[in-house]
Amino acid sequence: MTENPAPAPEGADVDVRERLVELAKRRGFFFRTAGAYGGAAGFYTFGPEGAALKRAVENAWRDRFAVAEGNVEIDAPTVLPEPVFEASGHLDTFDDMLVECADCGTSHRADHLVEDHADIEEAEGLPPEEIESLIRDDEVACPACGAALSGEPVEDFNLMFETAIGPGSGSPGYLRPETAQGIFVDFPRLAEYARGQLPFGVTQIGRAYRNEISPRRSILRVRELTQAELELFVDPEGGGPDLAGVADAELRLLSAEAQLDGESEPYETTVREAVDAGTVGNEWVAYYLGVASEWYESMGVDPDRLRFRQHVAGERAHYAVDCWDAESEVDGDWVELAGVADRGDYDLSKHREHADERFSVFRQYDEARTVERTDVDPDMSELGPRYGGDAEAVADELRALAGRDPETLDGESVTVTVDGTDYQVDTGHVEVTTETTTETGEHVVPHVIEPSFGVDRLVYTLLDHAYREDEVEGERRTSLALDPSVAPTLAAVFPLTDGERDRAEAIVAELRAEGFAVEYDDSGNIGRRYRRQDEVGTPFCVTVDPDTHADGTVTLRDRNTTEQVRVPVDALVALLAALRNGDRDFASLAAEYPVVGDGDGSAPAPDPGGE
RNA sequence: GCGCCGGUGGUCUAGUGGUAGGACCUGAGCCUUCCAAGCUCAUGGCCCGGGUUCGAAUCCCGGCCGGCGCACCA
Repeated sequence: MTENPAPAPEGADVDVRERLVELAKRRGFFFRTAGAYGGAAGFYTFGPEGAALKRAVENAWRDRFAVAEGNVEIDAPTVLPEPVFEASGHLDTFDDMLVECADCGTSHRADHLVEDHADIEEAEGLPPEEIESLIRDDEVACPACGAALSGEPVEDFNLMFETAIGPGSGSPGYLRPETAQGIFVDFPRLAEYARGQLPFGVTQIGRAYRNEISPRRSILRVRELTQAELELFVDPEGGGPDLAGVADAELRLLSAEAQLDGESEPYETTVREAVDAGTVGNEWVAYYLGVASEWYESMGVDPDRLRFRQHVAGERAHYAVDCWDAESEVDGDWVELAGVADRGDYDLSKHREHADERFSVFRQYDEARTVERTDVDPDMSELGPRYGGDAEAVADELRALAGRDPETLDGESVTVTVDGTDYQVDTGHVEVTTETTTETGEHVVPHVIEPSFGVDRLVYTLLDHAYREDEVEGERRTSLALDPSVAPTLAAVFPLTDGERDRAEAIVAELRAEGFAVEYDDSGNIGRRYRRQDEVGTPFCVTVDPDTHADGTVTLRDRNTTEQVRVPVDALVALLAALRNGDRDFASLAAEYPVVGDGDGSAPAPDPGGE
């Protein structure tokens, strides 16, 4: 990693943020989509620089979370049919009902108001009209100003984008609000692919859609976003991960407990300590917090502006047992970058209930077990006429009873309760058989550990944490100290004068053939070209000058220090590869090759002839 | 979605009821230079719709977009 110079000016400087967004727009990192048509709120296009940066982030994520962990990657559709979201719970929980106070203009969750005022536990599933009448009947008042809300319309806010699959409206579909569902719905096939062995992990990088009520702050809250998600399927009774690889990874944690105590400063610990102390309850979660922490740092996130915060009760998603967010500090605010959630068996159980396939895996026992199984066969020809419409329920209850408490069936008769009604059932009408069978294992519904990353927000964080300003003779200069591993352009190549154009272009062609992202620039003066590259975060500049003809060397300039070394053209490919991969840093080059400039960029280099 | 503020070349910005300047950027040529300040020239703009008016980029209304606050963020 290239060493980073002084951090950006401290504090929540809105001006800096505006200048960063302006830079992003001007230099092609990101800008609002379809500006010619007035744009569309919450939609941004990544320009050439931004797309390259984002692609680098995605590739690095894939390398770390899929390839390096032995997890696989899939590519599911963004549109999924309605039943999927009925099962996942998104149809219910994505449907927020809002009511607005006519007096003070504040909006409130209508279902929550009703739950507070009326004797209702769950108002979320009720239709809006019913909520309206409940507000009227219970004379619910605005919590903000006290005015009566009676008669105000309750509006549905469906945060999923709806669409129609095929002609007509018979087959509604939705744009996925998270990439995860594309993995869960096809769990049976993915489990088959994994040969039924837990744990296994499936990743996906792709778009997700949320019809946000109020998109904000450029690409931090958008309606179409890119997620990189890993769904790790683990045996709930199985062992945890091998923590060795990340045991010493540093974590800045802010637990739910600490937050309830009013604490807002994270404390420094390690993965191992967090597990041993029980701060992070699930070892898989802890493992991926460690992986995430190291990965973020390698991407260029400032470790001092990164923390892991546990969700407090009530903050968690409907599916989550526990969740830790990775948050980065961006101009004074903490922004969620990722969530590492323990989703328990929520997702697979839900799909198992709704779909007609197996959302479990078979776990073999170490040793086959011999079990006595009690089977109940109620005589429906007796029960039917006797209990009428309740007969089926009575039979079900008898079967359940046999599993729970078989002795009760030993007597002459037994009492079962169905919907609050007691039935005396003559055990003579119930055939009870007990057989001994051998069970070699059982079906278990895996638990899901989900590290879920927001790619757009990380791109923004990398830009923000890399943003540098300094003032030279009253003129503001900006640069992006992006890590060479993610910088959109690794190096720019300049001819010092027109006489070196051909040579410089030949070097560009050679570097491009080697797979490096390289720019060529011969316009204006040399300083202007350096600054142009600084502004988009190009870490290195190669300048071909008259000496190149004589000795086959060029200058290689480091963006962060503006230092230059003279290196042989023949060594460029190897050196740039090493710098990009982090195998070397520029300081090590300065120790090996002749240093040229004075490093502060404020004066021309010494007489080239003297070098 | 509500409230406040705003929207002028690519970017930043000045400005007036009579259709607009500046800076930077960008392009061309000159210069041949190692850190954005050399010279000349050039391209390029009043967010959209309606209203008032002889005339609107300017005033009014609506929309769209942005920033902030509230709410929301599964």
